[in-house]
Amino acid sequence: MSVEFAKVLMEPAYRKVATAIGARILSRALREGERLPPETELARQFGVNRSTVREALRELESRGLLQRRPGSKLMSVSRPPQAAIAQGVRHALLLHDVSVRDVWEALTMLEPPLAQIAARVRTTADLECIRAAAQAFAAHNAVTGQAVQHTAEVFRCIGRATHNPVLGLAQEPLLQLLEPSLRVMIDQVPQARARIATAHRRLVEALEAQDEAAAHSWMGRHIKDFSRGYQLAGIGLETHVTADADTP
Amino acid sequence: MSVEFAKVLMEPAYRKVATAIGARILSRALREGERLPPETELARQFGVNRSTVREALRELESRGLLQRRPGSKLMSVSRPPQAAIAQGVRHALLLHDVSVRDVWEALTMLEPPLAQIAARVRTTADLECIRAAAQAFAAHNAVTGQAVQHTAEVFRCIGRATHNPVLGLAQEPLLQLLEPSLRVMIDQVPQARARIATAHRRLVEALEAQDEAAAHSWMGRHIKDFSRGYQLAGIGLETHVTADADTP
DNA sequence: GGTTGCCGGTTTGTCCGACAATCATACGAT
DNA sequence: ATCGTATGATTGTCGGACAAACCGGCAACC
Repeated sequence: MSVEFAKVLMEPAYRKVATAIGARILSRALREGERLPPETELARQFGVNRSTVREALRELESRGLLQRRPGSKLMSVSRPPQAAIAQGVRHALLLHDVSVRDVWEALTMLEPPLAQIAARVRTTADLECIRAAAQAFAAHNAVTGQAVQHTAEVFRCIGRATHNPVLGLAQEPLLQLLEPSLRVMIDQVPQARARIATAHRRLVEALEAQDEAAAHSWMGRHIKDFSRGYQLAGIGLETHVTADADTP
Repeated sequence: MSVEFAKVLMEPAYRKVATAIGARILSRALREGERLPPETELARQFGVNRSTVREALRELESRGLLQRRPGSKLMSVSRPPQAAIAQGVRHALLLHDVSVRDVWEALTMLEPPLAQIAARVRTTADLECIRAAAQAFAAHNAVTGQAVQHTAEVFRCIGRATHNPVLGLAQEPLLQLLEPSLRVMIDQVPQARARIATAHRRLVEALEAQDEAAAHSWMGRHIKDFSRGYQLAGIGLETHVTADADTP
């Protein structure tokens, strides 16, 4: 027997309330879209003050488990939208001082097999989405900001085409983190736009033909091209990724 | 010109306060470990009530940007710990009804190159950590829960050995999601423990020798073995991953 | 008929004030 | 020197309060 005592844990009430509601959501007792009772009612049920309930709601809200539907005052249950989660991951990685190399390395690992899977399981609608995004890049890449956005959008469409939410959620923060440096790179390397457009064309062709090997290969080159672009733009791979505007 | 008006956005005060403090943290104006002023002081500075400040703090706290250091009442700035972020991602994926296949597919893509990188850049300390984890699995795998924990721990050590926070953060939620099904699998497939132990041995050998190809290959087999285990255990790959206890 | 204006009830956002519990610190007693 | 205590600061929680926004319905009006 140990003479050590377990650390007594005093959980504040607002946290208990938050975990209680959160557990209900996670266990599907509260289903997606369902509306929560008003705050006063929750306060009555939990036997705490409304202020306490509100603190709990803020916590769940920031995790994306609750959101307020436009035009409704009552909170409703929601599956956390990808954007919310990705932002959390992005902030975490920002504060952990990840370098451009770290993000790029992850993309190198992630994207080619992702494209390969997309080539296998994509639907016609997916293909149309990807084609539209590539088209958008080709047509409107004069403004650097738009070029970056469309580049990311192509990745997102390909991610969705895998029909695997895990992959989409994994790549989203990486895209967001790379955005600022990508902006600089596209801005400073003249041939970047053309090379990206070419990669898009090849990728679309491979996805059309459901040619897994080609999709894998071209995505690999696409990502690898980024590192060359960084070199040309004078962006060191050890540069820490920087915070970007949160509300573009 | 369109006659449409932009949707007027009414941001509540607690959100403004939260984003204000959050921006300071992200911009490094508030550095890691730094302590925030007391709530009353914050309320005075922002010109709002303390209750409002508290709601904002709950939000930042749940994102891991703030935490209370044990024994201190004042909030202090913190980089979000991996566990917190991973839990957020896990909850999101749970609510998005990801299947075992989805998670396994992501691991298939992620882990082999991850092991490869680890083989390249691992330090002696990393190796020691991995070896210890594998050793722990070999020695204490009788209880299913421990076996699962140690299996995950080996992955985590290998992830850390890449010295790329992005990869560690990417794999953590996957490990957590796989845990419940892995528990069932290890429990029901007699030869699972031995096969995992073998994989660990091979991986340690490859990492010792810094043999990238072998590390990649053995990790691939290790992951692939999981799917065979699922088959033997009668776990359909289309099964949705289930919520697990949050506080093990 | 469709639009407009008004009314009452509900709910949130925000504020105020209050108090117990906890912790830090200093100070005094043994 | 160790212990106990007073004191102040800070959080957790509470109760109540009020304005603003929103909803539904109903009357009035073109």
